[in-house]
Amino acid sequence: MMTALGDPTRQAIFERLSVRPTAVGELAAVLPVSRSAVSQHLKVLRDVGLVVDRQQGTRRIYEVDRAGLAVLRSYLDQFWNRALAAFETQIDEQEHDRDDGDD
Amino acid sequence: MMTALGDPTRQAIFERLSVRPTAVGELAAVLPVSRSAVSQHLKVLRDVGLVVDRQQGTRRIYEVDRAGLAVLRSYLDQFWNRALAAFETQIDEQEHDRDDGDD
DNA sequence: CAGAAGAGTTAGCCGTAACTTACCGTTAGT
DNA sequence: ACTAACGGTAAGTTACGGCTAACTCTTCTG
Repeated sequence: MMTALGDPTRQAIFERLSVRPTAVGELAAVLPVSRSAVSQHLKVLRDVGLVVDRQQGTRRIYEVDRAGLAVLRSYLDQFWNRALAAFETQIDEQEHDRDDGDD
Repeated sequence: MMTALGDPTRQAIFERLSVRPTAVGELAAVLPVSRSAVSQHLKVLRDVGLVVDRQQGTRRIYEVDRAGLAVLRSYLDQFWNRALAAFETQIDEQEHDRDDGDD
């Protein structure tokens, strides 16, 4: 999932979609890659649940899946919380060092 | 920055570091890659500001940079907020459609 | 029903980046 | 000062992933 947003083009696509739902062709018109490339990127983003699509005539409209984005956020929050906890632990150990006085 | 966490190995390293600060050799012992590879990954993570390092004897201890992690979080939040706004806009337009009555 | 427009799929090419090996620098211990 | 432990760096290889081109499928329009 994180990997999906690792690619710059995919980031650009996702950024566009976060502004407003967009069709494949329109994305390709803006981005410096072919429509085919955009299509492939969208497949990756859809597979990991970051975007959803709906048919509208001959067009296919993609938009960001807020649920998927929420998953990504909480994934990052895990790191955040763990990092904080690790930090607290360090403080504790420093206090102990003063007690133990290994100087 | 997002790109830095795009690589699975780097994710694994970052995950380890979020648990507790760790030396290069210890990371390499756990991960399925060489110490050299770990060292290179750590350089990438440090360059984008996701980890910081300090010397401790002959060892070098790496730990997650909470400031960098915060940047990443707010980056994701941008998507989140934009996506929400886009969603609201859609609702609005649907209401308008009923008014305009294009049926 | 034929043709056009929009999009997904496949095959193949190519560049990059992840990895290993080998080497060098630094710190600590004896 | 010599040696061992720990890491960073450079060079070279390999594998993966992003891109294009060509084709197919679907949907709408005349």
